[in-house]
Amino acid sequence: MTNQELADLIFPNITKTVEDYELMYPKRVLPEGAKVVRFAPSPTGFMHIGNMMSATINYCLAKSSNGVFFLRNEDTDQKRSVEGSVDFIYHTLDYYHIMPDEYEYNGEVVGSYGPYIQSKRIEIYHTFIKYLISIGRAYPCFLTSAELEEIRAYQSKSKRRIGIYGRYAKFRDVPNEELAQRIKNGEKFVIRFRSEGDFNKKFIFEDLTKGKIEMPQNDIDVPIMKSENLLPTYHFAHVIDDHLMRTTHVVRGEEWMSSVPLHFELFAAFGFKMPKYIHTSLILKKDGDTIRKISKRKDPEALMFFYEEKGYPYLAVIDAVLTIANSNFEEWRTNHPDTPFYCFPFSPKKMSSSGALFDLDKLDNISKNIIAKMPAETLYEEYLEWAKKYDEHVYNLITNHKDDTISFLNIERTCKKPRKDYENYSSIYHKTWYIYDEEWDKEEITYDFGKITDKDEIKKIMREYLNNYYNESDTEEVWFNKIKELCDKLNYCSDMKKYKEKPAAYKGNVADFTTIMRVVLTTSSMTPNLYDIMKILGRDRMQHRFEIFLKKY
RNA sequence: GGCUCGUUGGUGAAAUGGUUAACACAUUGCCCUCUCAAGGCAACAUUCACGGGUUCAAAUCCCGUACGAGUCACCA
Repeated sequence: MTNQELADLIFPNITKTVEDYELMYPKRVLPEGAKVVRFAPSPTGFMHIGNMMSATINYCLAKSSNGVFFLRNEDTDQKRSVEGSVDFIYHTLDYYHIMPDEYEYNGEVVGSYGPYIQSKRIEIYHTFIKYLISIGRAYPCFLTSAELEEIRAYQSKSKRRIGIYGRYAKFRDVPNEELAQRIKNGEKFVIRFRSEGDFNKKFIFEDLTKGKIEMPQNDIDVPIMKSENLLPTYHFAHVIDDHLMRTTHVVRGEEWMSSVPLHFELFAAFGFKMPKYIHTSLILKKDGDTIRKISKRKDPEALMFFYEEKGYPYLAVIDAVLTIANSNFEEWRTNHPDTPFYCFPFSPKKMSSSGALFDLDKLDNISKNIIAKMPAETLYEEYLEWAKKYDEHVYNLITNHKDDTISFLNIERTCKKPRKDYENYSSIYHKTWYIYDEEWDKEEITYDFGKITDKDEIKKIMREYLNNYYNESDTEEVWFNKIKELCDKLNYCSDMKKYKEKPAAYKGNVADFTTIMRVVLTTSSMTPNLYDIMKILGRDRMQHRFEIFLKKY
């Protein structure tokens, strides 16, 4: 019985050939140097920070080279598939502005190299597997899981290499007639690749980030098709898909490094050109004294949902991820503050080869800078959109007080060195709540006075100021001069230098004095510019807040 | 256990054989200042996991050790 006959027996309905597919998916016509890259997650849960890094790198690679970035859904393991994860992945890519050029989503196919869902490509895989069988490079294997376990136990006990290779590949050299008979009997089988590698010989390849790597050749007959759903394993799907989709650069986690010799052999069996590999290091997490791989379960910040819920601007997360991915990103960013992130010339060589800790402090810093640069109206819109999804109370508040919110957010924002108060949208409320009148009805309100706590003194100052000094139309300079005037009149020192010379001569200084007004009006001793706050509040609301204070005390 | 990769401060890291080991974040201090935020200035690795070697010279090259990580599935 010939190999071809065996192949026909296993795949009787496959009529297309490898050549047919080569013609269907011709080489892409792209400008010189254009990179074709892909983001190929398996739909097993949520989007992970590691996925995010990979997607972002891919996006940069494609955009900066006028190439193509496509999304491929690797759903060959149906047991692990989780409902809704495709939606989440799609949503996340959209949220972070790293949308693929080609994808398949909700029945819509964009791009001519699809299907982009592996389970829909089964006929393609079968065609290529059939070809491999017909040339003797693949064979059905009937080893049961119990037998496999036995082999593994034996190998491990006798300190041999684990795997199906050499004499452990029991069905490798069984005559086709016997294989055919077992198939006719209905026995379950997987298709294994027939390796021709030699473990004692070296295989050298160049990883774009790690450099030259020398490994033993692959000699294991790995399964390329599973017995249950007849879907290919990752290794086989990778080779076929990335060849037919004409991928030029494969960005994937370091955990794949050790299977490169296998992939190489698979590509070579078809005579395909191998793509270039960029193996990215893992993102780690410090857990007490130990450093470990970041975990979806233990670390909330591992999941992309975390950042969205906290309200980090998408660009902050992207920049933080790129900072980790490429050591020269920060320098590039300071030199190109307003250039879109995807113009960054990502260099695999400059990628750290050891795992990095994702630093939330750094993220905060990046985020503060980004938020500080937004015009107040833009920030308001972003804030509103975030609140709509995650905080109904805030949403109602800022919808009803749009003008005050924008005015407040605009304090010290239009100058060259704007304030950096907020690292994300969820932190804004805690620093702005006091401008909204309805928030003052709450019982819990407490005043955070500083040095001066004497109620009568506070009352006296406030009365005097509101009745005889405050004028809504004053400029900031006039406003402050008046404060100083009252300050001196009530024996608080308006000159900080003078005060420092002999503090005992005064009841306090201007800072103490303004703190009183600040606290009565906001409850907090730490706020942005008081002049601007008074301007937003206006005389009546100031008066009202003073009355609230009188009631509370 | 086999194979592979890695190890520079609290964090991300630069340096690719040559003066005092960049820079950014964090922390601390000072200055500025109506508080805060910012900004300015400073401090923070007697030294590059450890041991040996090559060299006039090593964080950088070589060897060994330790430690960490990845992988060795009909999971990706």
